[in-house]
Amino acid sequence: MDAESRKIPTHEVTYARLRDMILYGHLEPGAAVTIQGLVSDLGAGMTPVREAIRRLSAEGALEAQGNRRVSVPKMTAGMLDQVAFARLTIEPKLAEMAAANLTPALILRLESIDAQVDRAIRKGDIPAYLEANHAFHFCLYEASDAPVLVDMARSMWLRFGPSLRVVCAQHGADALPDQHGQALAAMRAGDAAGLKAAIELDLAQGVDQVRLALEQGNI
Amino acid sequence: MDAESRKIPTHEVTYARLRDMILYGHLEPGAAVTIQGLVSDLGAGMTPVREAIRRLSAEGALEAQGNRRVSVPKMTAGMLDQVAFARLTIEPKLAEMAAANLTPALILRLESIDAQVDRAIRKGDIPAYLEANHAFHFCLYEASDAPVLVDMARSMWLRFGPSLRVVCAQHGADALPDQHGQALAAMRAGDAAGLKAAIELDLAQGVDQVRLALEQGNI
DNA sequence: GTTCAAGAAATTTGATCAAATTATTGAGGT
DNA sequence: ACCTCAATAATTTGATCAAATTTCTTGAAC
Repeated sequence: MDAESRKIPTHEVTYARLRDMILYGHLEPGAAVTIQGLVSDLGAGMTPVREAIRRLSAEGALEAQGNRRVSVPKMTAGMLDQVAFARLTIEPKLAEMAAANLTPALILRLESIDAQVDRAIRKGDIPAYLEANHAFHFCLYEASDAPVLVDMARSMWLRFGPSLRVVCAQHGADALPDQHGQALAAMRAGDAAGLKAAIELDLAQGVDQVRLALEQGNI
Repeated sequence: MDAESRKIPTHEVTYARLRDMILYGHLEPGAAVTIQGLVSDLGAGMTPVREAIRRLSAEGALEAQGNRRVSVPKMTAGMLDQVAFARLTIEPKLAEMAAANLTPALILRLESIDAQVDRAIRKGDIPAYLEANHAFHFCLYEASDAPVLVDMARSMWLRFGPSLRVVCAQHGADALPDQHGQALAAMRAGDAAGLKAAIELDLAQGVDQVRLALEQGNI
């Protein structure tokens, strides 16, 4: 309602809110997403909600079921393979590119975010962990100056988020991967290849957790 | 207006039409895309048009300029590098995966599409070439049974399309890459690696054409 | 008297909402 | 088992409001 918030349009806010609900696991895989439901839940009008749903469908975060229904996609083995391939191709590349642009200030910022990740793990606060972990990765990726590839990574995280949340809820937060220490050490040393490898390992661990849960039918 | 077309909602049709306009180069890089303009050009309502624009923005086919305006993005050297990296990673992989699922009927279909490509090149019909070339690639890719990766490829083509059109208009259609013969031969031989290599070469040639034009300031 | 610039009006375009229309689903009756 | 009908939700339109850009005007300086 301020001068600040007045400038940013409702459909952007609505998009961001729905996106975060998906990304941080507030919506379970398979959950139905209805326009009317969001209109009352988010207190927004119909048009902004429609647009948010369309955008997120285009990004793969939501799935149109043909008959006018939309839902959070359920992860399948095939989808996981594809997402894993894309993530393991794109994200290490982004980390490597980011390495060339890292400044001491940025490394400091990443260390502070990693501290938040640790704190969330110690407290077992899963939403906080998911949010901080996401922030760590994308703070790094955005330094790559490669917005096209960052967009692709974002899309993959949106497809991955809901399942990761389910896995976290099962295993507890302390079984979670935190390869960030390795990554930070490589950053400080200016070791691009080492950073790339650390990120690669971090991703692979997350993917393996989800794959395991999937094979056991827990998702 | 039939029972057929009645089932498919206006916003889908509108999306498809606008997408094709971008993909087949009917909109130049940098062109402004206005809601009201499309409302009158496409004869659709405001909401369907808005949704089409949002979807295509989310896919990277359109670019929001901050001040409520939307336009077709202009290709830059940095963007081209990113798109090239993604395409050369994803699309050969899709071709390789598709190789495992190819049937004689599908190969026949691809041969027929390739004949359309050749015909368009001989006639110098650039829109027809772009459309047939697109159809060839995605007919193949869809056989991969990897919808997530196909979505990513689609997004890359949307970013690439407008620039390719400009290059075609400059060089004429006969300077265009057609590595499809190689690809089809590999398909008939059941040679997945050969197919992958042929597609890789085809993409690389297209990327090089655009890069050249970009360096010469022709885009 | 001409030119340039600042500011205000007008026009264009985007954002949002509310109402009317249409499709789908599921229940109840034949 | 099939058909009909009611309920629910999505689609679409048109109206209204807000923002941004362009154009026009006005005033000052040269």
